[in-house]
Amino acid sequence: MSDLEPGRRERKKQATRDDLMDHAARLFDERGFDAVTTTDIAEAADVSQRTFFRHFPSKEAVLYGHADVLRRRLLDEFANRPDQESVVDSVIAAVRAMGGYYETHHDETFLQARLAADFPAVAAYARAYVQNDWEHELTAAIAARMGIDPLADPRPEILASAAFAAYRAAVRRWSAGGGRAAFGELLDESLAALATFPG
Amino acid sequence: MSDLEPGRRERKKQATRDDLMDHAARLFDERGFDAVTTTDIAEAADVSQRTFFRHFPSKEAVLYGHADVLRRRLLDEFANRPDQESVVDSVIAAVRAMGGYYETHHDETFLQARLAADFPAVAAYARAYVQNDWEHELTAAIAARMGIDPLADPRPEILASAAFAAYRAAVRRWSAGGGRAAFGELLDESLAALATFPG
DNA sequence: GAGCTTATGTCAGTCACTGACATAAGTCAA
DNA sequence: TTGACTTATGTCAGTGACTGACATAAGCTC
Repeated sequence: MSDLEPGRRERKKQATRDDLMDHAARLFDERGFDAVTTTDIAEAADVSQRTFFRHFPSKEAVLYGHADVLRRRLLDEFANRPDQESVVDSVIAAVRAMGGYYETHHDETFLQARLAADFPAVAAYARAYVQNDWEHELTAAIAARMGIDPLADPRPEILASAAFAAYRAAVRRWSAGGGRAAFGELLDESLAALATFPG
Repeated sequence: MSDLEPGRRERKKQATRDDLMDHAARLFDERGFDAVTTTDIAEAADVSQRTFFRHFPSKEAVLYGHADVLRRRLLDEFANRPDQESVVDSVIAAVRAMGGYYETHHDETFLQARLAADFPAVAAYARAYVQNDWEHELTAAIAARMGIDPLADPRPEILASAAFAAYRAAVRRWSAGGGRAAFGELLDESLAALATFPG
């Protein structure tokens, strides 16, 4: 089979994964995070609970099933920034590249924000797994670009962490406003504080 | 009863809590985090499992039972910095004030670092609950000091987040070196990168 | 000593998550 | 097409974190 056209097995696997994500989002939206069990999600998608856990390592993970899409945008944009640009500006551009996803996937991202605000377990997962992963990868990319060892020099981690703090601040403002504002503009405003740090 | 001398009931409660923490640390040290159940810890402390969960909200929490001590050091030091000092320098001093705990509680803190490195659930808890709590409180203190609203202005959160990135970098280096280095010095080196950000 | 508060034990339950084994569907080569 | 191989799924049984409800005993207060 060609890479562009995966076989039927792969297509069915993806369809099952997408079904699980879609039904999970709908159920979380209707009942909240705690009131939905993994068995509920599995049954809604017409698969066994065991299959749910073959696709997602936890109940929280199904809510962030597209996190790798955002991670790729982040890293691709950072890698494509010109060498002569300052590292801070490249980081700002990279995080900014994630913003478009909030416009094209409004309901999905707003649901994430709402659930994170209402359920500590969701916020903890987003912080400790999703954002931590992004931050770690961005830290490695910054260190490579600066030609230094991220285990010996704290600057890449500090910069990446500051950037995601700006990102979180933008998400919080966006969420507090009911998701009606243009996320890209909020993110730009937030990231502007990075360039003038400590301002 | 006086505040300085709590009654017998309160003393027994604290003793039970301390017993649970001590036995948990010993068992985690001997067997690792996953191989110890909350029932194991409760039986070692000679209480029921239900009592364990009345003292700690999760298995991870018993490992960080002294987190509020560190939080108080952080906030007290920040509050006591002179007004004319720059906010960044005050934040550096505040985070630095947490460093002494690693010297006086070497085994406890090194065990935390080791378990966080070996068990993702421990690292996730430290990041999403312990450090997140500290960061949130520091953010509020910075905003109050700057006289701004932390929900509208991202700078306090960015600064607090950058400071704890430096803190994590110091912990990582300290842990990687077997806990033999002076943590205070590593923390100072790490925090120095904050003052010269984005350096 | 009487009445109130609270830390604990016991019991039963829910639910996230996992290993083991069987099966059917998809893939690939002869 | 057929046969061998791979893999996504179902079923089953289990572990363990965590919780609500109720009873009890210890500590506290007047």
